[in-house]
Amino acid sequence: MKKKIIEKRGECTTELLAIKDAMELLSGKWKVHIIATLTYKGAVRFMDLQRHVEGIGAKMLSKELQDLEVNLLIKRTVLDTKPVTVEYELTPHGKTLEKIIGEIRIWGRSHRKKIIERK
Amino acid sequence: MKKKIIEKRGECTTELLAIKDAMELLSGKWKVHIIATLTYKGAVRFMDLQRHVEGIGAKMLSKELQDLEVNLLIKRTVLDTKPVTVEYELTPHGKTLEKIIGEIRIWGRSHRKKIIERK
DNA sequence: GAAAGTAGTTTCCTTTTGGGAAGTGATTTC
DNA sequence: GAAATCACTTCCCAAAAGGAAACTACTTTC
Repeated sequence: MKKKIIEKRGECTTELLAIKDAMELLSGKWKVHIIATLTYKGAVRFMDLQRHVEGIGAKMLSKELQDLEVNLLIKRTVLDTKPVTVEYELTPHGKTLEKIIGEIRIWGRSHRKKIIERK
Repeated sequence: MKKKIIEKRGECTTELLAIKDAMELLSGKWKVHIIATLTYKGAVRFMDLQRHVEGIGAKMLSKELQDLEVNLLIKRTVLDTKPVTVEYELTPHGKTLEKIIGEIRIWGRSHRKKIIERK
């Protein structure tokens, strides 16, 4: 006989939606790296960002910055200099990521140790 | 005249390596979702996991679980039941992710609010 | 013996992500 | 006037991620 499985979920779903939302923003090769750099350095120009985020190309950097901007995490400011320069910095809302980035950094460090000592 | 830009980095690099390590593990559509489910539910069988992680297919689930296992985050246990069943659960090391998952959840919730009220 | 449940693997396909090279247009420097 | 800098964009391609369906192999239930 088939047993009917009636599961209680409910309270999980909205929590998992929140996680999904956050991970959509943070997943990928560059976003967290860029945000971490802006956290360290404050306002940074495009070319300087490219120099600090090792390995990223102009196309990727441009795309990622647009992504972060529409999600209200960074602010783009065009400066009226001789060759125009553009500065990027975290918004107040972007700065609320500091905690999560901090936790990722701490955990990454301990995980690195763990994996190295296993070998 | 060309200006030589000599930059002080140094202490950043190892921190960014740690972030990179962590993000390689957590990036993607499913990993955090799976870990969060195991955090909530404890030991869970394959088919139950598939039911809880909405939308995931058997192939993806299998691949993601293998990934998490080789990184020492989950433990796979084959149970000697009539049709064999397999249980997955977080290792002690996997459980250290709780904090970071918690932060992601909290931030995701507040971000969700922010984005919704903007519209 | 047919059906269904266990835990996957395999094949084939589409979508997404990422990357290099070159181009743009304005301005400044040599 | 040639070269370089800034902040990109466009094009074209490769690799990775993700997914649907079928298949394996074994056991229990009808």
